[in-house]
Amino acid sequence: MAEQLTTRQENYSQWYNDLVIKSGLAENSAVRGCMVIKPYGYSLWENMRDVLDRMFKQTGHQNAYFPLFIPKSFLSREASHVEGFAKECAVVTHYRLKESPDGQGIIVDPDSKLEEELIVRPTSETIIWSTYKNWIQSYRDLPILINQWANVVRWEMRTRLFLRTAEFLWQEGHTAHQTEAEAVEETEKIINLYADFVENYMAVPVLIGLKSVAERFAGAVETYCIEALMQDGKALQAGTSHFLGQNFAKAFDVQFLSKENKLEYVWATSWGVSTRLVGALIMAHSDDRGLVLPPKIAPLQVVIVPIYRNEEQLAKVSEVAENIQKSLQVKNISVKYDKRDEYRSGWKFNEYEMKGVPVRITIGARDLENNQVELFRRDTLEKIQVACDSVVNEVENLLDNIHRTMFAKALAFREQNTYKVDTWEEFKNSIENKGGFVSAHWDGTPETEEAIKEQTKATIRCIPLNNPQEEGKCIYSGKPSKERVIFARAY
RNA sequence: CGGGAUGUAGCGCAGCUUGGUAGCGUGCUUCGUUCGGGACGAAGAGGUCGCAAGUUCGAAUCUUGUCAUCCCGACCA
Repeated sequence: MAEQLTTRQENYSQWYNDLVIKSGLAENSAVRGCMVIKPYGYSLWENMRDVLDRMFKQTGHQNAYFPLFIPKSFLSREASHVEGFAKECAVVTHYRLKESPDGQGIIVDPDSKLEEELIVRPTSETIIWSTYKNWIQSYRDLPILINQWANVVRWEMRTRLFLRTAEFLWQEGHTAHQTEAEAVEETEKIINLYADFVENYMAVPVLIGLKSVAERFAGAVETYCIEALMQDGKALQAGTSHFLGQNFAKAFDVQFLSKENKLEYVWATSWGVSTRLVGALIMAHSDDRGLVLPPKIAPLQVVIVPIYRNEEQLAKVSEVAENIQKSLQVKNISVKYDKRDEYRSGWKFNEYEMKGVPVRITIGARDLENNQVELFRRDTLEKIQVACDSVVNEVENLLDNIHRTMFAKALAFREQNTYKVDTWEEFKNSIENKGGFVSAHWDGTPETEEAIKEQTKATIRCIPLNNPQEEGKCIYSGKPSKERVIFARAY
């Protein structure tokens, strides 16, 4: 019978897990906490990566590659940085194996102990800044605008496919600047670029803001973030951009001679998004039938399914289908014609709905008689009959329409699930019973933030940029506050 | 690291209480009939029951140990 997905209402995290596996995006591997990204999932990531890569290059960045391993001593140069990552680092201590003396398998050769242990990078600030030290002498060497596509390892206690895995893929940008203003400008440019990408390609609306001190990146002066709201009412941090001040320049002694012949420390930024974005995409849009993928980054935008009773009918349908396929390909639309005979059309419908293909074209003998085909849109599940000669236009418009509809739906959801509250009782009730974003006054102290977190599991997701200033009282302490911040339970 | 659970065919599970021929669903292979929303029939292939020791004539089943995984906590820029 039908292969059913656990519904979102039954068990949201089970739904998510089932969906990732059944849609063929990824699966758990033999290594605890590490996933295998399957071709369909990797193709989605490649599309996201390609768009971002283009955006980085258009804003003057170049790609480079730095080592996977970081000497242990590097990590301890910046105090708060090591504190932030120390508890989740994988460490390489030996470089050789040998046959076990008892002949049973293989052991680590105790004679191969490394002089200095190597850390598998949890992030690359340290190795990169130790390199930048060699590259920077003069203000003429600045800015350095580099991005790297890489894998990193963070030994998380509990992992979830795409959302938190021990190893994940990401990009990390690391830039070096002459002035504080220039570095801040870069940090803001990137967070806006991320928001642009997530909204205009993934169709997920985000809030842009600053992290509180407690949520700030280890080693940063200021952390900018984009926060998205998932369908279960929990927030997901979708990307971060850090203004690092001169912290890393000082830790790695990176100075330059200015135009005025003065020795100065370099100003830095770092920023990244990861395969976690795939998780965001899934949880923001998908439904109980499967994935709903935004057209601009879907691995497959259109699938054509033939309906036929015999070889003769299939031949007729195929002629039309293959013509449509070609004319869509000319428009750079990715399209697959699935005429596999071992599966029936109904099976294929369900399969492509599970996989979230935005548009399906169905062609049967009945359609050919009327010189039309049936379009099916995954987001709203609507069927539309269109004339054969207008298919290409209709599909182009539909893909565009699907993106806008998906974004509008997600935005409406966020707006319906954002609550302004002014008292502690309302706050607790909202977090506990409604979920979503809660906009509330906060006295600005880490103590209050911590107390709220302990009592409600809600954290400050961000202090929105261009936040309207208004007088108010902290919902927890009652102390005066000048602005509202966004709270939520988060992934 | 604390609490709970589970390891049996690719996947999902039953069998264990009361020891005695290794089962079901799904998937896979072949053939035939089907084909406008997950078709049906027939014939097949596939398992040292996580691992190790013990009890026994005999262990998937009982005992002990061990390893692994999952869930709930703690932890999570």
